[in-house]
Amino acid sequence: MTTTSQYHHGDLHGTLIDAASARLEKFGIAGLSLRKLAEDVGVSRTAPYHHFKDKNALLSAIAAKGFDQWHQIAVDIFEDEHLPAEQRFKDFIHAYIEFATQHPQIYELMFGQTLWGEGKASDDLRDIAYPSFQYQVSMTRLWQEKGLLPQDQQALRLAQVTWATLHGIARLIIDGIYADASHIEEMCNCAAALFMQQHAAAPD
Amino acid sequence: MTTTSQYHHGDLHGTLIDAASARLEKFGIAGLSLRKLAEDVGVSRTAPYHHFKDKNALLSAIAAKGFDQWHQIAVDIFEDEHLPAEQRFKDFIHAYIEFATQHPQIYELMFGQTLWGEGKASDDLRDIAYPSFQYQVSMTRLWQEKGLLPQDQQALRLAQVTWATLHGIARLIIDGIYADASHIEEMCNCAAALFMQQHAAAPD
DNA sequence: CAGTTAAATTGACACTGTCAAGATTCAATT
DNA sequence: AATTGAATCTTGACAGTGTCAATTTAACTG
Repeated sequence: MTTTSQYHHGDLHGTLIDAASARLEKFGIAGLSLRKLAEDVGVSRTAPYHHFKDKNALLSAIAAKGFDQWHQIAVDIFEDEHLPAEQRFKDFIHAYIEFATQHPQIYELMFGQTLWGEGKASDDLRDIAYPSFQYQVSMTRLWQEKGLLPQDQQALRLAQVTWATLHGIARLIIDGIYADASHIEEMCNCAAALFMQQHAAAPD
Repeated sequence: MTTTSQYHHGDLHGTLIDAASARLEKFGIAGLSLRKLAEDVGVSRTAPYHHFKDKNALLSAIAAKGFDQWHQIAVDIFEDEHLPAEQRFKDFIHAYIEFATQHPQIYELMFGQTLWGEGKASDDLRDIAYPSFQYQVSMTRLWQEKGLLPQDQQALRLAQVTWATLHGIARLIIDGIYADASHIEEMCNCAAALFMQQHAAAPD
């Protein structure tokens, strides 16, 4: 019951998620092979299928962890009362891109077609992802009320467009189109300035 | 030399691209199997390898076609002197999203990590894709000079951010995250208004 | 017509995800 | 404590995939 090989693994579910996360970061989502993964963990090829319906179910579990992680970051920024709203908005933008670029494979999982395409997304995944966006909508609404963001737009649309912008920047980097990563900072600043525009100059 | 089965296909190169494009639109990039493709064309599994180095080389050829197609659309809009600049900017936005949503698989190919990821992109692909973006930068610069877009930003940054926004919207739809396609129009309008802001209200 | 080259072929290899049947262990009930 | 039932893990197998090597066939070139 110590280190000797045991028929029942004990916590294969959790171990698989950990090992899969590690493999994912190294080899990407396509390079994550269930068979190699099983070998890593020291278990037969089909053992994982007793804990996850299929490969996507395992990936969903990893994505869920990613959503928790990101949501925590977003909340920390938004609820930091010390900083002025403008700074928090900028921080939010930079944090988003930083999260995406530092965990590209997880980001791809969270927002890529592997899990979302063709209505593949499970209800579990939806239930985790949607609140995260709803939270951003409420943040947007508040920034609008504070006069930081344009008030002549619906909060939902504004949130969708700002998110799309961040998502677009993230993907262009992650997917290898913007190979030159040295200008990311400036792009973020440009995006922030665009969204705030006249409001940016006022408080300072 | 007519319709009888012939050992040499004649124009396998072109036929493969056509058949692959058709298969791509139906089954997506992952569902495009070289073997099935060869079967469609009536040729052995490895015949395509005498015309394309590997699967990615074939996909690159299809992507190249897509770039040509899109560039033509962009040029047509930008050079339509009949319309005011503001309208052309809006048209450009809508055309981009329309192109992406009507040819999702090709768009994925053109801007996805399949061809671009990890420095995979061939020089040929780069030589086709870059001018397309450079053209958009020059369009942005002109719109700035006309006072349509903010002038306190570098044209390059502005073009990058606007492109990122469009790319983000496109991907969120294509990848199945924005399943509700009924609000795409409004999102595009919101994005256009954001970029133009004060300038939008002036001419009307 | 001979010889080189290009094009297409079969065979094979190393992978992949996943299903079906059987073996093993654990947990709970008699 | 023994038996039953469920959970867990195993081997075997199937249908795919991209791609390489060696080989045959056709077409061009001198």
